[in-house]
Amino acid sequence: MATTYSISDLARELDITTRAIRFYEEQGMLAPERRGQERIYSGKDKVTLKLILRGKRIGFSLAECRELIELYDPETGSRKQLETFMGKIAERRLQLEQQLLDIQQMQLELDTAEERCLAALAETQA
Amino acid sequence: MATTYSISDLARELDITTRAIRFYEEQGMLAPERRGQERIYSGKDKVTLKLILRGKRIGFSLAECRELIELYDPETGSRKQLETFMGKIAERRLQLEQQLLDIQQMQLELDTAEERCLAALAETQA
DNA sequence: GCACATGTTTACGTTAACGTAAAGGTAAAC
DNA sequence: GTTTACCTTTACGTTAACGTAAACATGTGC
Repeated sequence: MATTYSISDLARELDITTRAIRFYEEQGMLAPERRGQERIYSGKDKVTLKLILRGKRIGFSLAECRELIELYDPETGSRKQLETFMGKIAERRLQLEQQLLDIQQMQLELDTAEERCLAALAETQA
Repeated sequence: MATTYSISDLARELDITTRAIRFYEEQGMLAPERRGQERIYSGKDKVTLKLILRGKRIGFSLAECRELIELYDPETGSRKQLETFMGKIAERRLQLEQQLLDIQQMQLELDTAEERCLAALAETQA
């Protein structure tokens, strides 16, 4: 009795195209059930999609998004795999910190740019 | 007597290729002086390049980076232009806030993913 | 029974941001 | 004087992430 979704349900709700959703499946990031030909998406599939979209917003490639998704897999894999993942997580963390710094700096500069715009507008008005 | 740079100076220092630098010029984001054929870069050019790189790290397209650079131009343009810029800045701000939220969320999840990895490793060891 | 909305697969097209190779000019180093 | 280390332009190649179009199946309202 779990809630399920059609492909266009998800497309509407997450504001992406059905083409994108099928593409993510093609890339091995989704594996929805089928009723005949039709794809039937679960709540878990929806979460996966949200993870992909958030990853993309932060600037991850789809390949990187897939790695992140794999971290949520119960299939933990070999010790070597885990260590590899830990390494990637550490890298990511550094990159995220740099992004935070970049964004903060950018925000400061947008502040002054905005002020200059306002000043210029005031002058035009006067 | 201002300090100047060759293209490979900047490439080395900013860790990008000379091809990329020439490409940014092709896109109208740089206009270095010339000594004959050779490009001579100023400190201002270097600042512009750094702006581009920071924009890219945050996930801006080159076209968007160019718009940001134009904000630093003394050529303020018409009133209409300024208002357009203000609108873009506001949009950017919203997007940056979303990115901040995404990154914070991602950091939390990386924390727990890391813990799970560590736990799994400990189990393997035991 | 047929239009219509929604689904499917297959496959070629597109854009951004460079990479890479070819073919050559200049100037210091040996 | 020629190798070495830069620099130049021109131009085709590449990858990611879908867009878009064709051609067809399926259920539903009228």
